[in-house]
Amino acid sequence: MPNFQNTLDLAFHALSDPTRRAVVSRLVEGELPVTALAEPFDMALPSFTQHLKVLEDCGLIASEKRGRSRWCRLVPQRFDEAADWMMAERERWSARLDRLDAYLNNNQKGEK
Amino acid sequence: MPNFQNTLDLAFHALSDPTRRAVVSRLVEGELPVTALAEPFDMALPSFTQHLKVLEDCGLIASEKRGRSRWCRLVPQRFDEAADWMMAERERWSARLDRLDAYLNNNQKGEK
DNA sequence: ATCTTATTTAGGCAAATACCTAAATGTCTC
DNA sequence: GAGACATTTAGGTATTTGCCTAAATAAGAT
Repeated sequence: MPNFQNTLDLAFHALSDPTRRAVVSRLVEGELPVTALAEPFDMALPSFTQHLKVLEDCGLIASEKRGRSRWCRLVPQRFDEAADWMMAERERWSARLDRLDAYLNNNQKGEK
Repeated sequence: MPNFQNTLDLAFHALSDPTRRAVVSRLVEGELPVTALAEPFDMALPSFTQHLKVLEDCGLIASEKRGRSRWCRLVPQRFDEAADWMMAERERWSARLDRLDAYLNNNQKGEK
């Protein structure tokens, strides 16, 4: 039973689904109402709306009702948090490789 | 029923769990056997091993049996694929903001 | 060979996910 | 206010997840 507490859990979970990533990708270009957003997907509307709920619950998108349509837009903060975590780990990884490299170079010198 | 096909699905799904992210984070510093890796987590070993399986199935880590221990190490490719997707979307987003900005600036000039 | 350590397998359970159809609710437009 | 359009609610199902305990296997140490 996934018990998502923290925002990274929620963000990565949201992004683990291709439909939801496609929605994010689409909203990068600008806001859209639900029906337009749903149009490319071969899925009943209520199913699609569930995906939007996942995205909205975790803060990756926000929406607003205008007349009878709900307009959705991207909220980049949450996205950035996830991206930042990844960048930081990647950075740690390359720092470690650099240290390893330096160490090996030193050893090679020492062996001469 | 999550039917994870593509590698991004699998990678983001794997990273949506705090235990699994912690494992990745830990392995950035170097390889470790399962027991050492499991030690900080308050969880039965079989449960922990399932997390390792998720990470290994999606290619984020690899492991190798040496004697009676299984040593795990990070495999950065898959991680990079996910990071790259995020960076690319972030890039598209900021490109769009730039266009928007340029457009607004032009309009302002025109209005003078 | 036996004991200990490290991991794996088996089996089981509650909750979450991802989909669906059918029906209800708002909100224009005429 | 009647019909059309956009979305939401309700309720249902199969599968997956994340955890567990108990028992089995594998490998090193004595």
